[in-house]
Amino acid sequence: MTYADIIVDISHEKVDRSFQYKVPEELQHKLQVGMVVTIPFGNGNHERKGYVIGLSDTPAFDTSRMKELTGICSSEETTEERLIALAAWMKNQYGSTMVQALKTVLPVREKVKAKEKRYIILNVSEEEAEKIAGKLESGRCKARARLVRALLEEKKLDYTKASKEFGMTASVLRPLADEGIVQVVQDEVYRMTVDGANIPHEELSILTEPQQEAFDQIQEEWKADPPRPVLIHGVTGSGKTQVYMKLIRQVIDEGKQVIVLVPEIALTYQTVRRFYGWFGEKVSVLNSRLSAGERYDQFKRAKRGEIQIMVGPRSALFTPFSNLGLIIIDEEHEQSYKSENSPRYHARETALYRAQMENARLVLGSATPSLEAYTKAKDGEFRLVKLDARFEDRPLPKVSVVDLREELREGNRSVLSRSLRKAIENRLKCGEQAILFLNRRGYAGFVSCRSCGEVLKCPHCDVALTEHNNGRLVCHYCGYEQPRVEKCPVCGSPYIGGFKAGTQQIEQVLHKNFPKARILRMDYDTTRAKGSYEKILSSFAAHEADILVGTQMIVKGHDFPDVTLVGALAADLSLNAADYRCAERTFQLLTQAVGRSGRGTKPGEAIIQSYHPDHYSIQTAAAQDYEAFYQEEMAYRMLMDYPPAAHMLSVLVSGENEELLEQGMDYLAKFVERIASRYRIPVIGPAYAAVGKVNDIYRKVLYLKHRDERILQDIKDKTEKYIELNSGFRRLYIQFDYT
DNA sequence: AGCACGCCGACT
DNA sequence: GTCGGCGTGCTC
Repeated sequence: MTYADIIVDISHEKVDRSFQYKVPEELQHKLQVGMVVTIPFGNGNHERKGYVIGLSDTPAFDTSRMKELTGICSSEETTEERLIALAAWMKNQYGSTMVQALKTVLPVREKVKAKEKRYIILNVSEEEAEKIAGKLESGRCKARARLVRALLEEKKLDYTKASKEFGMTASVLRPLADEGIVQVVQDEVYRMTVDGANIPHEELSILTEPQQEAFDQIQEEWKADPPRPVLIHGVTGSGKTQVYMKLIRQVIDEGKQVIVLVPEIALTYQTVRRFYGWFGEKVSVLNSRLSAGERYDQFKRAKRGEIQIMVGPRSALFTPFSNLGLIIIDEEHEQSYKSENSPRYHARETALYRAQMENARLVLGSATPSLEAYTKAKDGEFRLVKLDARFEDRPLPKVSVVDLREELREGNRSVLSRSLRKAIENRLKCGEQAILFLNRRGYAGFVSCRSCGEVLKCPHCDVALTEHNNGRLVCHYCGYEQPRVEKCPVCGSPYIGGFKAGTQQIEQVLHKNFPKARILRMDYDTTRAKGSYEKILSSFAAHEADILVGTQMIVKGHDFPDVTLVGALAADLSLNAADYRCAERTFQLLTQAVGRSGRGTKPGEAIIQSYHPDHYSIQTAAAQDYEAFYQEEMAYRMLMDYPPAAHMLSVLVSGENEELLEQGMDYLAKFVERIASRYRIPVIGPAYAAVGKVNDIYRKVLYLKHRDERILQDIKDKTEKYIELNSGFRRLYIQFDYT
């Protein structure tokens, strides 16, 4: 006898777990994980749909009370099946529960609530209703009377609202409906996203020679069976988008569908408009502000075949297209492709799996590829396609690096170095624009010396120590702690402390230095209001300001043809983040920032100010030399066994009760250590997570590094079982993160 | 979500 | 006692 674990397709939190059913003899060979089946459910044995999420030979429930599933109902449901199989893969790969995985992959389960809004209306005249209400009140039916009264007031009552507001349950409503006093009606609710119909059609532009060459190389790869994923490494301003568009056109002409992933921050009106302009009604665009219901509507349109192209952030990856032909991931290196919630999936890896499963092609693109993708390209797992020339052969900007320590020695304490100030002055004179970029990544908490640039680091982890409120310096990787220092351990200078400089201060300095200049500021504060992000960008694009000051949000893919100067203030702030990826992120940010300069007809210039002018991430970014950066960074990752040289498993445990968390984490660490010691893998931690406490929930973390990912998977699986078996962990929230 | 079960107030 | 409304909890 085989048993099937099934999740019932009822959108309710309380049935959000699996139920086990017997599999009838004749279906034993046909049934597979991911199939949709019919099952009798509940006391009334109502027939319902369920998703098979697991099969086993041993029952996990009293077999005398176990029911039999009644049939397989997959005919055209194959899209869904594949998505469920994808969820099963994600569950294994990232160590989440199946329910969590299914929820990320199938927003379908929200449909009853989101799509069909149910209303209650009166089915009798008002006078009659009045009479009935009176009768109900004099009798014992207070809840029903309340409902009828409310209907007299409002005519049309929202079903969910009614049940919430005066605790109306089905047993209150049913008799009234049966007697024909009230009626439940369903309304299709139409939700519209950006209306693409009004945007005029645009022709795709003709590819330039290098773009055409890249396109041809991809065509060549696509002839192979199976084609490898393609990584387009194109310098900033090389026009990767044009290549994507041609590829999309080709794939939809084949009658297949396309998913385009873009980083959330790039989902601006400009991008959306361009897609609508080129492909009209064939496109739908998602963004994270859409409600689950709105997203469901768009997914439904995709399933029905009303659209061929879905553009959106990482969740768009799960669009239920029936004949998926291509997945494009733009700015593949972006952090936002990694989910913060369980399952903590990475869109790049998950897209790779989905593409393989559905015989779709995968194209990644970036000016600064992630080490993961570039390593695969180097190993021949991905096909590498280069786009080295900028559009119309415009030169890359001329970059110089300014040593801030030198400036301090010369008595300049301002945030602007002398050469940057002079450069700004020049731009203002010529009527050209400048962008000043303040790198604030990792700005919180680290301690550095103002005279020599030394940053205090953990002796065990090569990661910056973070200053806590209690004055101690703490390592978030291994838990190492030391007291605060009064002077720099290298040069002895007393000017050591946390680095503080915000966009606001810089704006003030600029006002003082250039009283006539028109300055725009863009950061978290000024973009909080809806639409202000677009407003600032379009105002700057229309040359209504001379200088734009901002955080990393200004460096992403905007085209300002009049910008001929980019200044990166304190470029290396992000180098000190408590994260092994900080050099990679610094390089990416600087390269993208520098790439904003000189995109028009006039040649551009960029100035990078740094306390570490010799650091390879700064040097290689200044030289716009990705390959050199890759070599250096990869050597470091190999040395330290960091991804992608090795794999990393982190176990994040959180809970409201700090003591309970400590205790649970201790037990867990002991268990993990025992398993890991069999493979001779050291366990790092437990330590407080980078953010040790969020909303009064404490978080601790364990790390394991190893080159063989199967070994880490094995440790993860064993740990998962251990957690399941021990009820002591019930009150803790445990997440796995797998890199 | 839908169904049974059990509590509790009202009425024969 | 008993009838029926209405909240609660379970569903393999």
